[in-house]
This record gives sequence, structure tokens and C-alpha cells, in this order.
Amino acid sequence: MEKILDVISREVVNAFQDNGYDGKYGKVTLSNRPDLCEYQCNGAMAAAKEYKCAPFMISDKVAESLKENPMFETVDSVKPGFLNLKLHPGYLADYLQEMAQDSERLGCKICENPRTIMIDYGGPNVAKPLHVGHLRSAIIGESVKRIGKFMGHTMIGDVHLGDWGLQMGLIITELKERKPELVYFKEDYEGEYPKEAPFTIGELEEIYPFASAKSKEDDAYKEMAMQATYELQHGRKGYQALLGHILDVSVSDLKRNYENLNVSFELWKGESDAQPFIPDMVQKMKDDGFAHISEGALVVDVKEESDTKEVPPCMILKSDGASLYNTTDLATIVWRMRDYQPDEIIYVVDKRQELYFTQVFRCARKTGLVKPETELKFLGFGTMNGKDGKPFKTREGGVMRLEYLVDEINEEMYQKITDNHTVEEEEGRKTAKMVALSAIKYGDLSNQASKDYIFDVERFTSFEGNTGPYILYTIVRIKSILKKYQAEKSLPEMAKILPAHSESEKALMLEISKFNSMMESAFTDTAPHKVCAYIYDLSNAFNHFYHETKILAEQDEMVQAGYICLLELTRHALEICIDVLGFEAPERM
RNA sequence: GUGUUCGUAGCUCAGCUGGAUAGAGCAACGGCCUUCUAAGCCGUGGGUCGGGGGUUCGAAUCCCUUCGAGCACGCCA
Repeated sequence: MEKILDVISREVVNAFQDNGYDGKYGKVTLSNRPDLCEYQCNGAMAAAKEYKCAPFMISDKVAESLKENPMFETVDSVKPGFLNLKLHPGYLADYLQEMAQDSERLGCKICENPRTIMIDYGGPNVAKPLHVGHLRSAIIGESVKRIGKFMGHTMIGDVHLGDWGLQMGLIITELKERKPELVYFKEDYEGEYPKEAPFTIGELEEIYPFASAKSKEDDAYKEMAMQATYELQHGRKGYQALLGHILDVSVSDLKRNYENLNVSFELWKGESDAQPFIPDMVQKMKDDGFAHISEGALVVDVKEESDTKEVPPCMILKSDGASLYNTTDLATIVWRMRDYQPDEIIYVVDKRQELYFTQVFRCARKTGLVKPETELKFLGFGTMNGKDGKPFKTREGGVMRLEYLVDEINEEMYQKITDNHTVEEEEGRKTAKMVALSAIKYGDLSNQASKDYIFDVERFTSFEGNTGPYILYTIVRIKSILKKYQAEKSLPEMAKILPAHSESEKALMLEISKFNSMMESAFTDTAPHKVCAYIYDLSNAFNHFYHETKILAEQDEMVQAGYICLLELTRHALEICIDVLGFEAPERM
């Protein structure tokens, strides 16, 4: 369906043209004065200059020709030159009815040019538990992916595992210290390696920080770890078998954790998957004359004329010839282009890496790793801070494990639910999880991704006001009415959305009608917070309406059926939205 | 130092491509449950949009400047 603002604008544009003015002045926007009107056009003020007359002369004339238009209830030309419009309730009802026919998409068109978009988010490290620092990337990335999918794009999420580098050598080294008898360490071993990993996820999570700390104090130990890393990267079989185990054990644990967050990935590729592509890529960069030695390292210059600041070259190989983060990221682009030919790659990464990614993107473009038209987008997110405005920490000042944070909020929610009602343990736990997830995700996504935000557990679990639970509560209320209605009767054949009977009903309808335009801009701006803002406004509008309209007690069958259709539509809109945000609503709460 | 992001109510945040009286939530205060879930609804108080200049008929929004904060700046990821 066409966006309602476009439909209205077209009428106004025509009215401008009918009066001999340029149609470009006819653009209609949402009113910023809901007390005066629903939509407004400010074009007359801008046009006044061109036509050298008072703005209201123009708006008066345009208003005059719009007065006959059945789309509008009122058309007013006001003071300096505002054009104030109110939509005809019947027109609005028809528009919503058309939305309602299409319960899957509510009239939001599938985009005309579907693209293949890869989205790089999550970024967990192998052998390390997820901590709160991983939360934002997962939540935001998942939502951006779902929004894109809804718009009809092919979205491929890649977790981009941190599974390469010294950390692996450290784990292997420490494992060797502890269990030197394992076959993986026998250099001349020719047989099959065991299928079972010689450690559990619990041990792995303990080994890594232990080894990491040790390497900082013990140079010989660090040397061994570096040697192990080198041998691993150069094909030592036993070590590669160990890497396989580390990956298996870690990934299944990570999957479980992400599942709890309702986050999933199409690809579980890692930095290690990029390694095979490095030699050819580097060689080509040299052959093509892009890469040169600077201060001992192999670099590609990525400065541009328009830079306001010195942009350092993109380093390809360190002076010791080893690869680094840049190399891996570039080589990752190589296989992504080879296997998926994405039109766009989005990186959902901490915003502090912006300069770094600028270098990588420019380098990829300059050296022809991507096509000129391939879009590389950096979606940087801000830090999640605690109540004190500093990066979120545990009470003891350590890094908070994601699992613990989620458990804590689940528990709080469960308490709250059981305080309010008596529910069965199992259902209560399930509901608590859903509500908790909405609190966490909405709390994050309702802020602009690029900004830092304060994660206040107390505030998020209190769930009053502009919170995820408020949204869920609204949905639950709607579901409850619908269920009661359906238990008593079924919707009449002719049931449809009727022109609003009250101000609050019309306000609700106007809010609903913004759906497609909101979703489109949430996608083009990669801005899940717009979805949040929309459902918050929609929930408010619904709750006003709810409060002054007795739906189940309505005597007129058709009026009641119209309400039910409207509720159904509201519910669809809310549920589609929370689905793209990555959470869902329970039946009761 | 250079660059960059940001500064809106006591606190946490919105504010669309400049528009008419700057909006929510929390906190404070006052109302509303025999009636569809009170995790709700209604109302009151609270802001010279960091300061200054400029562009414009019109600026929280665009430009300049200044103060303040965060972040980033070649061999970490």
C-alpha cells in the first residue's frame, strides 16, 4: 500500500498545481500541533518567496480547492500560511481496512529491489563466556536483520567468531601443562584423534583467563603460547584437532546463550575461516601495486582528499610478516563476496572501531575486494553504562557475565509475576522469561544505537512507562478481549473497521496508519529505535481508547465487530513490531 | 595535539528532510478499580534545548565560535 502521507501529499500537490504553483510545495507532514490538525503542509510559506506574495494568499487558495476533496474532513488555512488538514474518518477507516486485509504485512510493500545483505554481529570469542559487552551487538544486529527481512531483503547473519590468534595458543599451552599425556601433543602421532573433547565448557572458561593472566607475568610461558599459535596456524595436526574441540564445545555453549536471547545466526563463521584466503589476497595487493612497505609493515594507503584528519594506512601484515585483525577482516570480505555476492555488508560493532573500519572499507574498495557498488556499512553502537554512567560492571567491579544478568532479571520478573497472581511454576517461569527479554531488549533498542546508554536494572525491571513490559501488557490486554469475544460469538460476515466514533479511536487509527512508513524508515536508517517509538505511541493510543471504550459491553453488533477488527489490527501491528525487535508476548502476564 | 560524537526537565531519553505553545517515562503531588488485566488511565508542578554569534519570514534542528564531557588516533582485537 501507498504510505498515507504520500496519498495525502498527492492531493495537496495537485491542489498547488491547480492554482498555478509548483507542486514541490505541496508536501504534507504529520502535524506537530495535534490540537489543531492531523496533517499539515507548510509549503505556502516557502512558496511565498517565489511568487512574491503573502503566504496566506497561497494557502487560502489551495485550501479552497481542497475543501471539496472527500479525503478531508477539514482543511484550514491559518495565520502566516499553514495548511491544516484533518482526514475524513471514513477515508481513514477504509485505509485501515485495507491494511487489515493483509495481516502479514499490514500493507507494507516488499521493497522493489531486494538486496542480499550480510550482517556481521555478535562477535563472541571462543572459550570466553559472553559478557554484557556482547549484548548490544547481538540485540541490535538481530533486530536490524529482522527489519531487513521484513522489508523483503535476503539477510544473512554471520556471528564472526573470534577464534584465531594468541588466545588459541594460550589455551593449548595451558592444556599441555595440565594434561601433557594427551595424544594431541605427541608430534609423531599418526592415528585418529578422539571425538570427545578433553575438556568441558566450564574448564575451558577457566583455562583461558588463567592462561592469559599467566602469560602476562611469565615471558617464557608467553613464548610457548606464541609458538603454539604459530604451529597451529601452520598446520600442526594435533593442535588443529584441539582447535576443533575448542570450537565445538564453545559454539554449542554460545548457541544456547544466544537462543536464550532469541538471537540466531545463519552462519557460524569465524576469523579462522578467513585465513585460507589471506596469502592470495596479500599477493594480489602487492602485484596490483596497492600494498607497499612502510615502517617495516605491509600497508595500503587509504587517505583521501576530503579527509579532515590524517587517516593512517591500512596495515595488511605486521613487520614480522604476521597477519592481524585487518588482514582477517579483509580476507573475510573475500569469502563473503565469493560465496554470497552481497550487495551490502553491515557491521554491528562498537563505535570505537569506526576509524579502523573506515580503513578496512577503503582498503577493500581500493584493492577491488568488493565491487564499486557494494555498500559497506558501519553500524557503531555506544557503550552500555551502569547507573553511575561508567561502563557496566558487577558490584565487585568485574565484567558481568551475560548469563548472570539475564538470570537476575528473569528472577526479578518471576517474583513480580507471582506477587501479582497465582500462576503455575512452569507458566510463570516461561512468562517471566518473555517479559524479562522484552525489558532487556526494549531498554536497549529504544535508544539510538550509536549513543551510549544507561542500563539500570532497577528501572528495567520496574517496567512502568516506556518499557518492553508496558508494550507486552498492552498486547496481553488486547488478546484477552479478543479471546473473550471469540468465546461468546464469531465475527459477522460484514465486519470491518468503521469510521472512528471518538477522538481516542481516531487517534489510535492515525497511529496505526503510520506502520508502513515507520517500517521503511527504520530499515533505511537502520534504526530499531523507531520501531520502539512507534509501538510506544501506538500502545499509548490504544490504552487511551481502551479506557474510555467498553468493547465487550457494546450493544450495537456492527460497532462492536468494528472495534474487534480494529483491535485485531492493533495487535498485528504490535506483534509484527516486537517480532522484528526480537521478542514476543505471552498470553497472560 | 588532531579528529570525532555529544550537551534538551532533578534522573533516563524522544524530537522526522528547519515551522505555529520543545515532548515522553521515572521521581514529586492529586484523582480513578462492584464493570474488557491498576504492569493501566486522567490531572498538577518542573526546561532562556551548555554559552555567544550568524543564515532564515521562522532554528533544539543548518553554519561559525566558545565552554564542558566521552571516544579514537600503524604493527591489540
